[in-house]
Order: sequence, then structure tokens, then C-alpha cells
Amino acid sequence: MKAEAEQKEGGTAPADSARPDTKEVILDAAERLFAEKSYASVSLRELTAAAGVNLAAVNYHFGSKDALLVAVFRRGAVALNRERARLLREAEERAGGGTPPLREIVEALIAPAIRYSFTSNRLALYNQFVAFARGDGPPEAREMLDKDVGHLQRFVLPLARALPHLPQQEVYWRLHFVMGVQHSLYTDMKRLETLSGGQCHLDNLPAVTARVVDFVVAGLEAPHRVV
Amino acid sequence: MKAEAEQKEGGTAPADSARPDTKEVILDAAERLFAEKSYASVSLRELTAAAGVNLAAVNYHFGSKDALLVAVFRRGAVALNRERARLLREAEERAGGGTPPLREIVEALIAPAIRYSFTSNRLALYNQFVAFARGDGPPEAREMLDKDVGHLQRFVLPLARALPHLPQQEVYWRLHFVMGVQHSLYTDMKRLETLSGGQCHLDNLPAVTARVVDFVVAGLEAPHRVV
DNA sequence: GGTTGACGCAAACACTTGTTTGAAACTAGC
DNA sequence: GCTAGTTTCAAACAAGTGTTTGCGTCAACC
Repeated sequence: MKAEAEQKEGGTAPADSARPDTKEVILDAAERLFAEKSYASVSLRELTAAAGVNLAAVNYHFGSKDALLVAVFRRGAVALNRERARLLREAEERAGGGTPPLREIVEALIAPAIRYSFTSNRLALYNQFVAFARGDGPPEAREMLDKDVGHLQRFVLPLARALPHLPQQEVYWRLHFVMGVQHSLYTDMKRLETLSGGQCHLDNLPAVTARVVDFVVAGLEAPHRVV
Repeated sequence: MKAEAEQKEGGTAPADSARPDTKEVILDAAERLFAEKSYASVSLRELTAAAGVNLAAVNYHFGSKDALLVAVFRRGAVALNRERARLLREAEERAGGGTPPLREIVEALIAPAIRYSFTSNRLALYNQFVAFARGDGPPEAREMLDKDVGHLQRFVLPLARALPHLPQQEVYWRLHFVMGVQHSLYTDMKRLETLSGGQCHLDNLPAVTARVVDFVVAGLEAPHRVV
């Protein structure tokens, strides 16, 4: 028997053969189901049935249901933050040491998330994970959230430089708002469809991205009012 | 015995004596716990213990746990939409038949929600309820969501008039974004606090409201780019 | 060819879940 | 003081939960 939930993490798990790769199949099913329904409402029996694996597979490969949720979140967060960092770095290189245009910074922040959501709507999982981590979840979960915020921190300085009219505190607040728009973009697209009488739906990815970027860039650039 | 979950709804339940008023106590506890943790993760035993009532009280007064969630959501939605409608009507009266200023429309839309969240952070419940209604929830839940969107519809025309540079479709999209900012304002304030190193927290209500309104008004007013 | 370790599988485990029951306690109305 | 209707309560119910167990299977290695 193998010890519970060991991480080999040595790269991206080559998957040399056409074998189903149980661990990854479980992660995929969990990501989808947890986002569609909710973590607590999805039973391991339902999950493993959807994934086409045995009931005991989750506890064997991940150790527990809680650990599976953490693993799901980690996989998504790593991919997302890696892509964000790459885009931001490229923008900074294009700027040649100066401050990149605000629009490019914002695109580096939210384009990966929107792209990711087109296939996996993982964003719907974020709020759930926050509640889980602050509630009965293991301490690991809270640490992961903090690490995720750490990656976000990478964007503060560029944003502050691109928004010289704002005090630092306001930059934090508005970054918070931007993340809000991003997170609830897909959590209920049904509302947008109902609201617009079917006029608005998820057309192509660049169009949606442009719409969101237009909105939040204008919000970020809003003048600062002393309250 | 009383039939399950009858609605007397005749006003606001006078509560003439100092009796705990079981039904309301349960709603309060459920609103708080469902928002803090999640609907599925809170057991009726935990909930009734927190509310200081007997375990069977939920099934007696509401019929089932599902029906309780619907009741919680309904109470909040009714209060919120009533207040929104009142503020919008007042703004329209001030405008004397013309179009109210964009800022006042936006304030009518989001100020009640922010005010409400200061005491009950019900907004964290919205996303959960959406997932519940689309998933295993009873058809009642879905109807309630649609009715909620109906109330939102009330804001479309005023917004469209105040934003003549936008085609109707864009108004829908941006209204969707505004709701996004509103909903994830409080869902994880912890992130904002961590991100800002404790600089940003929930100070007074008017300051937070002003910040949000500044942001979304600028976003709404952003020029329309043809994509 | 035999042995070792990793993995899949069906069955069972101990426990919690939402819900129901039947009787007790309480509150008016006459 | 009695009765009828409403609400509370402890106890039990059946069903579902996450987890563990023990054995079977397969591939790799000396």
C-alpha cells in the first residue's frame, strides 16, 4: 500500500501510455462537480461514479475528501498564477523596464481566469473554497489561500505605478473589486441570459475578455474622491 | 398539528410579546450559518443548537431543510428589492419625470445590499443559492431566482437612459458586472485585509459605499468599443 | 519464475444526516 | 375547569456519509 496523498510533483505526470490516469480523472470530475453543485453536496459515490473510478480511489490517491478539494484548488491556482505571472512579465518586458500600460496589466490578471473558465468554470469554486478554508477545513487550506493572495500581491506595484493618482489603500480596494467582477462572471451566467432575454451569452472568448477589461480599467482609472 | 410551512405573511409578524419567536430565530441563525459555512455543510443539529431551539423545530415550522433555505433567501430578497425599488422611485421623483443621474441609480441598486451585508452578510449566500436552485433544489428555488432577476429588470431602462452611448446588450453585460462587484464584496473580505496588510477594513458604511459606487459608475460610463 | 509494490475492487464499518413520531407543555375560548 | 389547537421536546428511524479493510490483479525487476 502507498502512504496517503504523497506528492511526487516531479513535473506534469508524463502519462506515457493511454491509461486513464485515475488521479487526473478524479481531479477533473471533482473540479466540475464541486463547481456545479457544491463541495459538501457532492458525495464521493456520485463523484467516483461520474469519474468512472472505484469508490475507494479518492481515499487511496488523495487521503480524504478534504484533501481532494485542496488538491483541486491547488492545481487550478498553480496553473492560473503561472499564466498570470508569465503575461505580466511579458508586458513588463515590452515596456522595457518602464511601467506597462494599465490595460495590459489588467489583461494579464484576468484573461487567464476567463480563458480557464471557458472550459472548467473553476471560478465558481473559489468562494466555496474560501468558506471551506475559514470554516471546518484543514489548516492547509488556509495556507493555500494566503499563498494565492501572495501571488496577487505581485500585481500591486505595477497597478500602483499605472495609477499614480490613487493612494495605496485605494489600489487595494479596487484590485479587490476587479477580482470580484472576475469571480462572479460565470457563477451565474444564467442571470445574465435571463436578464437580457437571451440576447447575451458566452460568444467568443476575446469579446468577453474585452468587455470585462473595458469595464474594470475604467473603474480603476476613476478619480479618487476624498471621503 | 399544523400543516407544513404555511405562510401567514400578513405583514411583518408583530411579535407582540417578548417571546423568542422561534421562526424568526431560526431564520436568523440559518442566514448567518449558511453564509459563513455553506448550506450543505451546516447540519440541522448544529443550526438548531446555535438558534437555541429544538431539532424538530425546523421541520415543524418550515417543512424541510430545503424549504428553510428558500425561506431564508426569500426574506432577504424581499427586503432588498423593496428597499431598492423605494430608492429608485425617490430618485426618479427628484428627477421630476426625467432620467435620474447615473450615480443615484447605481446607489439605489447597491447601497441597500451593502447596508444589509454590514449586519448579515447575506450576499455570500447568493452564489450558493444559485447553485442550489440549478442543482438538486426544488423548482420553487428556481422560480425565486427568476423573480429576483425580474426585480433587477426594473433598473435596465433607467440605466439605458443614463448611458445613451451604450447599445442595450452592453447595458445588460455591465449591469451583470456591477452585480458581480456587489456580490463578492464581502464574500472574502479576508483577502482584502491580507492583501493590504491590514490597511483596508470595513470602516464606516458610507465610505465603502462611495468607493464601490465610484468604481462601478466609472465602469458603466466606459466608452463602448466595437469588437 | 518468483517476489515486490502499486493499484483496483466489492464489501463492510462506524457515524451522521434529515425526518418522523408520540407524548408533554403551553395558550387561549367558553 | 375543561377543551381544542398550537408549539416544544426527547427519542427513534431509515438512509446516506466518508473511510477502512482484505483480497484480487497487473506490471516490473532480480
